[in-house]
Amino acid sequence: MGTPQLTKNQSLVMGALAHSDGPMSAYTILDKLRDHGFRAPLQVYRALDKLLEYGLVHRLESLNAFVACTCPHEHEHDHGVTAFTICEGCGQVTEFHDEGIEQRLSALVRAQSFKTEKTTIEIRGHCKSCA
Amino acid sequence: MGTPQLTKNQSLVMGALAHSDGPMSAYTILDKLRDHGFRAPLQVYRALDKLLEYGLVHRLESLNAFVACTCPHEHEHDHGVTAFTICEGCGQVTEFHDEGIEQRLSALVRAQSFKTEKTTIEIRGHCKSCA
DNA sequence: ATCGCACACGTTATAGCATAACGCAATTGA
DNA sequence: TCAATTGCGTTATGCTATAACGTGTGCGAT
Repeated sequence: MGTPQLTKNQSLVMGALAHSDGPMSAYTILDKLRDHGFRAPLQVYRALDKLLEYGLVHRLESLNAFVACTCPHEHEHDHGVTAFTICEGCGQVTEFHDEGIEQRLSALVRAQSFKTEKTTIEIRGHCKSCA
Repeated sequence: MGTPQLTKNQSLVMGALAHSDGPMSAYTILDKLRDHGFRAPLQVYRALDKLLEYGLVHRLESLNAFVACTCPHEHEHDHGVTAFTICEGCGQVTEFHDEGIEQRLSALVRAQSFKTEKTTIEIRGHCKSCA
């Protein structure tokens, strides 16, 4: 259950995200890849679906945008919950993980007999430079 | 800086959300309020903007939808971070608050000299009944 | 009083995000 | 060989959100 070889489209989308210094919307990605033959949103969304499944990309719900995963791990099995700070000034996104939060959330959720499938934590604000 | 008297449109939108048993999209609200004279999305979005500002309503980023705040409210000033569990089965949304998470997030964010403006925590999964 | 301002409102149009539904091609495994 | 799966390309459509215009109303300052 490692990450399979990426297809051409998946690689192109992954590349676009990896070389961007911030999150991109699906349509922005589409525009960046028109020279490589992309013509329709679905080409992007289908690739993104797989990349999300493989854990190579994260979706930022509060932006309707996507970022490459910055984890050094390079592979598989959830590093548990992923959280993000998102700067409204410069658009910079920082990914981080914390056991403490994870455990605390886990306990709270268990208390209501809720079964977690996906956790979204996004903090909007201003980074050090943009404060 | 308490909550001012709501306007007619704001009251209608608030009522629609309060009497719903789950989150609603802006367009669903629009449809529910057509009989009351609503004709365009902006009427809903403008009311929602104010209700969000007053803290009477929350936006669920992962659903692009809105719910009435379930806090025993009656007043102002942030109860800090709001988190939600969202059941994929029945659509039920539960709002909760936790000092521990808040402090932990606050510390992590401070460590990167980030200034928080809004925090989103949404947990998708299945509730007890839908497990 | 009336002017200026802030604010809610109404309408039309448009922008931005996401998926449905069709068909084709290549791969795999029974 | 056949059926099942997966990725791909295209067209069309649907859902979410805002821009830009103008109207009306209340209210404080001059």
